[in-house]
Amino acid sequence: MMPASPPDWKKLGKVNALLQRVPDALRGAARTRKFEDGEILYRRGDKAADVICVLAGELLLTRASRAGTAVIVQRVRDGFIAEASLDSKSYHCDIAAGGDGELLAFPITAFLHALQNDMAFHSAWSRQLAREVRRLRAQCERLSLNSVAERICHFIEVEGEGGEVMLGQSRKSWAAELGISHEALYRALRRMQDDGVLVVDGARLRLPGNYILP
Amino acid sequence: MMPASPPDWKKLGKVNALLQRVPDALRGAARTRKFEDGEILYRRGDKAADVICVLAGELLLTRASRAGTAVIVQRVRDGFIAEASLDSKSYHCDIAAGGDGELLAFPITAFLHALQNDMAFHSAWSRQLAREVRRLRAQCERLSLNSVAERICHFIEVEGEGGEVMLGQSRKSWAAELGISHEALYRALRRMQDDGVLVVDGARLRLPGNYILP
DNA sequence: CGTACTTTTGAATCGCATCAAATCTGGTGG
DNA sequence: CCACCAGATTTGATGCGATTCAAAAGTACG
Repeated sequence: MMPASPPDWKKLGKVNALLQRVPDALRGAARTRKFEDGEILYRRGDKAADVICVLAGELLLTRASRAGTAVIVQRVRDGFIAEASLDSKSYHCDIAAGGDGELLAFPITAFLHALQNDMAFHSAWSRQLAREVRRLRAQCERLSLNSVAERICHFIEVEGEGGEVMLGQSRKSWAAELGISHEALYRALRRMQDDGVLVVDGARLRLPGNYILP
Repeated sequence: MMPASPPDWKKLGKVNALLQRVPDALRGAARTRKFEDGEILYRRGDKAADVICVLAGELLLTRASRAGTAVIVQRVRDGFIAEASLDSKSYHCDIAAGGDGELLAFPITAFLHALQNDMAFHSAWSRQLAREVRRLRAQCERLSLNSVAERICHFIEVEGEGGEVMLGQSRKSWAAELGISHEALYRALRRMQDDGVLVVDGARLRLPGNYILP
């Protein structure tokens, strides 16, 4: 297990806006920790000890399936994981590393204490959760579409502004977010450009609508 | 537009556990309202007036795409919709009815007031959001799987207990939740039974694992 | 300049969506 | 009680689109 150490709060605001709102008392209790690919950080059934924010890399919530293989329940990059552990006495899943990375761990008792005693922090926490719910519902809706082109359009319409979006990631990882193979994504982008449905300019994607909405 | 009326709180607890925790002051401000298929209840850009809980039927958050067709951003049954409107001055999407149903509307000012003044309610609200985040992350993970059988297994392993789950809905609507056609679901269930991977007993689905985990 | 990763294109295969239709089910009214 | 209807369930046939495997070309970085 990698060593835990106190975080550098100046850098953390860039990862997640909520981290700027963490009260001093809770900051003192938080610890950063690097992790390595495959490492299991917390185990199902263990007493829930920490609320975790992924700073770099990827964490997986997994369960052993009846067949013995691991079922990935959740996959989180750049955000909080296992928020639900605030509710329960123990973790419902294993928390494993999907690649090297770094996390920020808040002891649950300190976190709950901060929520109870700092109304501004509690409000920021609720708003953060509400935004996450909205983002995830849109993501589910997108993954329910059954063609690559539809998912691309949905992404641009919903995540972008005015039929235009700037990609903040490689196309390969975008393909993973869209739930498709990267080959299928490249081909669909090409076809859509040929059909004049899409304009690609580096990281900037635009759907040239035929009219402007009021 | 259908008339608004005061709710019957005795029945509401069954819809959503959070509704039991609504403080009296907020209860007095809430109104139920029936809606009809296709009706547009709130429009994008309107001043955000209500926090909405779907009691029956289905509500859609939609946006007009550049092509003029409606993009479904979110789809909600039996729960809160547009929680993010607590944050913003106006709605980011149209809110339309996907079929007949009924909603419960809380005026935003009264809702915010209740969150600020009733710590127990605020805590219940945060926990509700955290559970929703967990549920949605699992749903996204499931929709990212590319075979019907994998999605079925994921559902049973994650939503069920001990490799077993009781379906609370028709298979047709389950298929929609899994993001597949109902025909594909029926065929996969049949094939999995034939292969001995799955045992179906009415609404009870079981994955007969070869060993019991400790 | 070499290594690792992304981007891009090609070809083969397979699973799912789709359309069609039969059967089954529960509920309604005559 | 039966006729009837709407919706769910089930099976069949067909075509398309995505996955997969393979490989080349481009790009970032030390």
